[in-house]
Order: sequence, then structure tokens, then C-alpha cells
Amino acid sequence: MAQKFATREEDYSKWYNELVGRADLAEHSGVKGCMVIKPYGFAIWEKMRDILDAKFKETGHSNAYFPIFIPKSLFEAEEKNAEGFAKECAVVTHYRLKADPNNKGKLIVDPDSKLEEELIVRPTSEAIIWNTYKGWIQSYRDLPILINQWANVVRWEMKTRLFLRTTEFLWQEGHTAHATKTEAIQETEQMLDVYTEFSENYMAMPVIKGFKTESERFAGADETYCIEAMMQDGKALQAGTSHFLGQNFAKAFDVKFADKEGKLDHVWATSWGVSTRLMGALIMTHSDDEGLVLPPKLAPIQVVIVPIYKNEEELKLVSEKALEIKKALFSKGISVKFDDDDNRRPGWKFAEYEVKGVPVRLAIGPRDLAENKIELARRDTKEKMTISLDGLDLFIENLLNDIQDNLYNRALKFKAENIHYVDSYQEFKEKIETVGGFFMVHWDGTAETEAKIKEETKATIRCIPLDAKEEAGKCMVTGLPSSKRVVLAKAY
RNA sequence: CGGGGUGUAGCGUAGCCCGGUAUCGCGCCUGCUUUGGGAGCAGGAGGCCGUCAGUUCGAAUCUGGCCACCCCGACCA
Repeated sequence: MAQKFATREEDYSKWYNELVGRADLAEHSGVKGCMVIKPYGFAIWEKMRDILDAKFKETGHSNAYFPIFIPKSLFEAEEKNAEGFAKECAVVTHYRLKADPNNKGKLIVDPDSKLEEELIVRPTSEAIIWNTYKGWIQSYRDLPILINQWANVVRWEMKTRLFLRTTEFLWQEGHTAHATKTEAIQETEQMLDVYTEFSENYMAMPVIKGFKTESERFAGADETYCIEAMMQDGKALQAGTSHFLGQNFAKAFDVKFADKEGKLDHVWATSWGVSTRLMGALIMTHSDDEGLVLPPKLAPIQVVIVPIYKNEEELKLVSEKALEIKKALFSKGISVKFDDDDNRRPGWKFAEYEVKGVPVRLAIGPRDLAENKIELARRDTKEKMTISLDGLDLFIENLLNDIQDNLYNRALKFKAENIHYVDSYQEFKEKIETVGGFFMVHWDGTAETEAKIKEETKATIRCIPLDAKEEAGKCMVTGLPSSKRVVLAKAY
């Protein structure tokens, strides 16, 4: 029977780690803090990437590619950005190895190959990109520049976790340049909306849109917009950020343009990104103790067909029907796997596809053929039913939509149930430890209070919701006046 | 990076205190029987015990360095 694995209740963190392995998504590599994304995991990321990429193009962006290395002098140009990332940068100082004279077969760094100037492995690409944009922009006619890059970046974190925080990770980073502040802010908000739409409609993951407080803001940004999602343990996960960079990078890299009147001004900028971290968000939003649960729109395999048979002859009959079904589903754009591997028995396959989160499983055997029926199991509710083979393709097409909706509604309900409106700091301190979740509280707007809460409770202000209602209140810590509630939670 | 823990076959483990080259389960290979919820029986393969050094006649076992992982902090998307 099923092996014993950690449940969410017992040990949420262990459950997550085991699940990533059991579902064959990723594993630790021989490099500290870096993961190998396995084919099944990468297939999910590819779906995310393709959908997002199409959305970026729909909104007028083009892809380009910039170097992985940034000379230190460029990196330090925008002071706040440099300062913010300095303590987590990988630095290339040499360009050659040579045979170790004292240790046969081993190599050492050739001290004669020291670089004149160190190269920073990009933790983010604003610096190299704005240094490039300087050469591309002279006039308002050159604007806007709407570019996205799919790339890997490196941030030398202390503690890493598969997908959630790895030293190297994959992401996309959009970098745009605009003639006006208004246009740049519109772009920032537009991309936050793209991320929101993707999270909710594809990942089936509800999010809260908001602004970051000054202390949580991206280094070098005037304003950071974000979407925050609630994981099943009640912790918050920042799923995407969109930054209004003001003229900070334009000033640092001296990027000016001439407007219609011939007046020179610095260019306005934005940057926005999501990463392989979304994989972690996806896992922690829907999965259960049996394994991964995938929303149909991101499932590499949407339907799996498992044949049941006792001999070659039965397999032949069953296969014929199964392939017919596969073809009908395929023509509706549904991805189907017919698993006729004879080395695995049906029970094994059932368990396997459950762990991998395949939304719909069909089992077909001689008994079903005789009755013109098929057994169908849905992963989200674990419901099993026997249905007619007639009109099966249509039924499944609708079912996949139902599953997608159900997952979203389930997550939405969970989120609603775990948002607490609290006015007393004492009550907050108690509840953050007992019930967890998101807390809507009044805050006096000062960094001091924010720091105090963080120090005393480990919770941080995740965001100031964009749709926060104006409401007279008092900061739960200091009692000073506050006009709206902010989202407070422990975060990944 | 600080505190604590762990590292033995693909995975999970026993053995370590009290030194004498290794236990069990799953998986893997072969054959037969099986196939509607992780199959059964029989036979078989696979490990210089994370790594490097030291102590010793002899090290999985004792000592030290390093590496990796887990938990708790600090940092962070």
C-alpha cells in the first residue's frame, strides 16, 4: 500500500519537500543551493512561461537578451539598487584555471588571470539594461521601449528551498522606458494586472494586489506593487512584483530624451518579474496529502487513460477504444496520456498519477467496453464516477473547466476564511501564533512600528492593498491615527 | 553565517556508545503466475559506510578538517 509520507498537518515543510520529490518536479543538485528542475517540473514551468510570454507580447512587449555578467562599475551606478543587492552577489574575479603544481590532476585558479574589474553575476538586470538603453534613447520617438527577458539570475541566499528560494533561479524580467511618469505608472499597473490575471485564471490562485511599504520596496524603486498569495499553512508568498522605478536608473545611467519641444528630460522606468518561485506557490496552494494537485490549465498531462486487461487480446480491444478517446480529446486541445506500460499494474498507475496531480484519470477495461462506459476519477475532489462513452470528449472538456473553477473557488474560500480583522496588538500577537493567516490591521505608517512588529512577531506588512477602504482607525501598536488597513502576515 | 542534528546500495534504515570491511524493507534484474487502488512466489545483482586526513596490526565505528542536507535564528523573491 501507500508509503508513509508527511502530511500537511504533521509537518508542512517536510510535506512540501517530500512532495517536490515524489511528484518528480525537482531535486537538489551537486551545487549548494541550486536545484535540478526535472522534466515533469519543467513541463509545468514551460506552460507558465508560454502563457505569460503570450501575454507580454499581447501587451506590446518584445523579448531580448542581456549578459549574465555586469561589470562592478555599472552595477554600483544606481546606489540604492547596488546597496540592496550587494550582500548576495556572486562575483567573478578570475578567468582561468591551471594545473596545480603541488597536486597532480587538480586545478587551481591561475593568479595571473585576475580580472581588471570584477564581474557581478546578475541578481537582476537593471544596471546592464539601463547602460544599454542609454545608447538606444535620444528622442521621444525612441520611446517607449518595452522589453522582456527570460533568464537565470543568482542571489546568494543563506537558506534555500526547492523552488521557493534557490541560489540560481529562472525568471522573466520586464524593463521598460517611458517619456512620462503617468505612462510608466500605467505600465507598472498594467503588468501587475497581467500577473494577477495569470495567477487567478491559470494558477487558480487568488491574490491580493497592493503596494509594498518603503522598507519592503525593491532597491532602486519609487514604488513596488505586488501580488500576495496565501499558502495552505496561512503564510504569505509574494507571487509577483512590478516596480515603478521613477527616474532613478535614467539618472544613474544618464539616459535622457528630447521631447517634442526639444527639451531634455530623464526617462521614466519600470521593471517587473515573476520566477520559478511560482512553482512553489502552485504546489502550496492546491496540493493535498496524497500529492500534487494541478489546475488543468497548467497540467502537462490533463487526462490520463489507464487500460485494464487480463491478456493480450483484452489489451488490444481496450487500446483501440482508448486511442479513439485520446484522439477525440486531442482534437479538443486536451493533452492526454495513454499509459499502456505493461510493467506497471493499474493500482500503481492510479497512485502515480494522483501524486503527479493529473486532473482527470480514465480507467477502461472489458467490463466498461461491454457497457459502453468508462470510469472517471477527478483529482481535485477524488470523486469517482462511471459515465457513458458517448459524448465523453465534451463531458471532459467541461469537467476540466469545472476543476479549474473548483480549485480557484476552494483557494478563494480558504483565503477568505483565514483573513482576520484585528484591532488589538495583543490579540494579533496571540492569533498569529495560534490561527495564522493574513491580518488586516491599522498601522501608523512608520518604519519604526513596522520593525517593532517584525521583531516581536516575525510578521511583516505584506502589502497595502490597492483596494483598501478608507476607514478611520488607530494603529494597533501605537494608537496613532490610520486611514486604512494593511495586510500583515508571516511570509515565505 | 551562528546554535543543534544528520550523512551507510536508487530510496528509507540497523550497526557506531563498547574498532575485526555491513542488517532489514522498498526499488532493480531473471523466470513463472498476475493486472478494476502502489501484485505474489522463486532466484539474483548492487555498498572501498559523504569526503579528506589522523590514531591503530585493523576504522562505518575513535579524532580533526571539509562538503551536503534537515531544524532554529539572521538575510531574502
